Amino acid sequence: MPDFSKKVLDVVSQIPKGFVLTYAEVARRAGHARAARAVGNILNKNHDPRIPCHRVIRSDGNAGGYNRGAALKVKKLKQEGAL
DNA sequence: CGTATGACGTGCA
DNA sequence: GTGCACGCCATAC
Repeated sequence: MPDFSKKVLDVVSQIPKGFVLTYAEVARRAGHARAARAVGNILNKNHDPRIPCHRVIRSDGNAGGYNRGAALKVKKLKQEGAL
């Protein structure tokens, strides 16, 4: 697994409850400030439940997508108080 | 190795 | 506020 993907998954897995990061932020932490698209791709392929990918949202406020349904993603964020 | 794809971001009409 | 076009990057084929 490339370092970038590993870093992205690592950053996302470190997101505390009730807190959300944008794809751009995650990409920046991973070392590629303009790789927001790649971040989404990695999370999309990633199927590890240990990765709270539902805490990663778009910069424009939209929750974005989710491998288990965007609606579920929003629901989880509301539950955690991040929304 | 080159093309196509996608959970993105910004700018402009 | 909404919709479209372009640019960006890693992964899949």
